[in-house]
Amino acid sequence: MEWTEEQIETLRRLWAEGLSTAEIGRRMGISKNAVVGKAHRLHLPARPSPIRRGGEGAKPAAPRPPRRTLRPAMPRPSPLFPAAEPRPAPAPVPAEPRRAPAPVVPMPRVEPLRTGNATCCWPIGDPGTPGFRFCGAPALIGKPYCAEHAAIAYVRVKDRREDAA
DNA sequence: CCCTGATTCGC
DNA sequence: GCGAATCAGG
Repeated sequence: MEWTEEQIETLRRLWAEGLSTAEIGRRMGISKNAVVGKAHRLHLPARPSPIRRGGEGAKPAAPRPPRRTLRPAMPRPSPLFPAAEPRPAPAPVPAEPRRAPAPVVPMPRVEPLRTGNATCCWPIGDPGTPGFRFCGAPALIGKPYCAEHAAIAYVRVKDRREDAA
């Protein structure tokens, strides 16, 4: 599969929108594996995984059967994906980043460290519209957002009681 | 069984 | 680099 800049852009957008990998795959006419794989390679912010593989108790010694020749590829269902389909969800609030738990590990209260690579994925504007973009500011380590937007994204539930009402 | 995302590894 | 196969939790 050839990942064009446009497709990567779409992937990043949908990923930032909080769509599931399968849903992104459906929209782009690719498999969820392709989505996850590419997202991983793009170093997109990983979303809370339902599983824990890297646990201490996890035994890597799962002797998986050697994989044989790949099966004949199915014809692409439909490479077409909506450039801008009507979506009634303009709210720039990410799907569920709030569930991001406070780090159990006591983090040193140093200045917010940043990586040179990761940029803030906070959506600016309505996704799908021409003016849409990402914040793009340097993201905090381990977070998909810059300090400014992380403060908005990660808000304790009890602090949001007004909004929840 | 359905869903989810992560990882592996032949290609 | 790619992504199906596989793994693994809910």
